[in-house]
Amino acid sequence: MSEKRVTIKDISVELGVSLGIINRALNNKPGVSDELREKILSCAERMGYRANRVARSLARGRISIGVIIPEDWQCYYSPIRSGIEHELDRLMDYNVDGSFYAVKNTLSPADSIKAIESCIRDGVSGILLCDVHPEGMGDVANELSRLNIPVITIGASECTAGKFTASVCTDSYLSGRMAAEMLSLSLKKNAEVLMLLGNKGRTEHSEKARGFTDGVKDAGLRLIGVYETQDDEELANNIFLKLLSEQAAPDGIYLATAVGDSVLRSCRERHLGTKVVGTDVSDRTREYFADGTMICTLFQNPRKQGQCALRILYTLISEGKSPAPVTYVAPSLVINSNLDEFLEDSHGGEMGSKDS
Amino acid sequence: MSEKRVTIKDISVELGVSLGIINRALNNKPGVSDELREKILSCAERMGYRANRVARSLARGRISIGVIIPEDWQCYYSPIRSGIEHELDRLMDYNVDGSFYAVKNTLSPADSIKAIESCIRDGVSGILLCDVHPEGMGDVANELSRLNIPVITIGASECTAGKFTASVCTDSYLSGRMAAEMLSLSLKKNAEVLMLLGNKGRTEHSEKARGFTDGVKDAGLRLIGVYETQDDEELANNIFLKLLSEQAAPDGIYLATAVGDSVLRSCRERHLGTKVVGTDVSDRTREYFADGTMICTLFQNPRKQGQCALRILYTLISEGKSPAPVTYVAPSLVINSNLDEFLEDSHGGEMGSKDS
DNA sequence: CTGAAAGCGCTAACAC
DNA sequence: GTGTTAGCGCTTTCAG
Repeated sequence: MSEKRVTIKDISVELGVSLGIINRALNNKPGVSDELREKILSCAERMGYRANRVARSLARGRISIGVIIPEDWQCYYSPIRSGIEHELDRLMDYNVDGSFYAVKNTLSPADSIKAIESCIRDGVSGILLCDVHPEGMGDVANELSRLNIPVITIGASECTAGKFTASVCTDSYLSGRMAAEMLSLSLKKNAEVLMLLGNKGRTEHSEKARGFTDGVKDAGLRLIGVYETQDDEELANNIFLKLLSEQAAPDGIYLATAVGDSVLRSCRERHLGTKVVGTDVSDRTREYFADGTMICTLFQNPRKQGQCALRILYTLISEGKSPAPVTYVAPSLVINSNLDEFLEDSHGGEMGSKDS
Repeated sequence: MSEKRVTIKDISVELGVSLGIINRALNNKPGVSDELREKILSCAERMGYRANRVARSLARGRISIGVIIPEDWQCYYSPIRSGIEHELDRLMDYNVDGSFYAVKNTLSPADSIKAIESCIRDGVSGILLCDVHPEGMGDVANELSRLNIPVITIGASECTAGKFTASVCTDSYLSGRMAAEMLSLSLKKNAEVLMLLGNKGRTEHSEKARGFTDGVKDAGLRLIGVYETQDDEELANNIFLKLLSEQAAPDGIYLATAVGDSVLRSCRERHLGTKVVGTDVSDRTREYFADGTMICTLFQNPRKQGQCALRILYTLISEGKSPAPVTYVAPSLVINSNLDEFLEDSHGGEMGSKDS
């Protein structure tokens, strides 16, 4: 454990060749004869050489990262941004800097394309792309891959399908299953549950629905419907009220839409006794826990997603290590008792409870 | 975001003084006139200087860490050790190395004291101390603080009381509360619950009991008893069986002891329908989830505890940043659906779902 | 294709 | 007290 670590210098004296060559051999750079390269590689292997990343980051040029993030929907994007900023702060020491490119509208690709072009113009080595709409990005995606600029998307796995480098998102299917399991703990067999989600067209929502459906079946509950709210607060509530007028109140609801407040209020005011599983946490979450309306919520860890995405991108750029096409950040199960931990996490916070 | 970072060299040209002086001033080392020190500090502040830790770790001498960890109870200590090793691996690049000192017996301090003395002899800069018994360590603790060798204890907050530098452990009170809340989701009001724990004498266990008691009260359940198992598998089951012979089966159990298998089996075989909340995960956890015996388990994240402790120790040594006396690692709520994430975590694994 | 040398930002050892 | 210098392990540029 205590032996000095082997360095390229050690290899250099062992083999009697210069440092420059060794560096080029080890990093797959041109300008080394095949024979020598082979010798160096095997010697490094034999001596147990491991590159010192810290020294490397000091020596190499600056790496700059472009971060493209919508400026609307603050409640949603600001923790992602905070995770990125946090990681960026850590990476400062590694000679990394980041620039944020705000885009107005998530739904139209025009803005995003413009931002990406700015990134290219500014000579970034990699891009973090938050939750853009995948349509119409084909050309710019090709350009990016031609220039060898990696792009990690955050929170939108559908973008990735071959277009970009990789993606970080939550495991939506798992969220759905967890929601079903939690409802099954509170409800009797054959209890009736329903799900409200944003928009079936988005993979993350449809995956949640799939997970929930499977989970409900396994748990012996009865799924009486899956409704789209288009993430519209009023629409969500109207759908719910209409439903109430047509049939008995459901025993449980999986509220997988970002805009569940009005539904929660309805449940509470009417004393329906319906058990609700929510998505993410907000400052109001505590109230719904307090009166038993909400039994738990599935936190998507947006901060961690941002942090994770940047970490992956940096590793790819600095070490050439290709990431998995999709990295899932597991949702955290939040109940009343441990809510505080995650409320913090929406804004600042650090390890001690999370990592790495 | 893109301006070059200010370095001591920048300060040096700005003030027209040498690098050596600046270094000494910035690091509170002797050998600088008060006047100059003041000038340098304020200039650094004004220019927004932040030390580059990466460069620092390259330049300074090697830091070595002693890790004292029991060799019995592998199922418990091995993930802690794995967390430490993981972090050690990361810190290799920062010129850090660690040596493990195995101790046989956790309960007697003699072994631990011997290990600590070895550490001192080997000239470590800091110590990680796993779960030792606090008694009789006074002398060696004094010696350590005299030599200015920081010690972070893991999983045993009672050790810390003034004796050692700081401690990392789970939030046991919170575990207790979470257990009560989860039981309350599955049970009716006034349902009867009991708790089995290891040993009331240990703070972590008594804190769990306190949290559980409070949580049960808040949730309107009835606590019919708190029993010590001394972490003895057979004793645990005997206590439970005796109880069953005297009264009706409880509706819920908080199994806060490490040796709950026999109790779980009893619950299952007798079809008691009792809902169990467990502690930590093992390979058998899945079975108990499958048949509904266990509704959830509270994972103590031992790996994260180890990692966190080392991180804290390193920060203290390398930057002089004093840690909080106790750092709590929040317990994770594990249900059947998300079990996999934590099973991995007992052994290997990394971010993506956890950290930092 | 290979080697030599400069330098990243900081620390530490030695001069003055 | 203060300045100078030689590295830490690696990359990169420029000669050969």
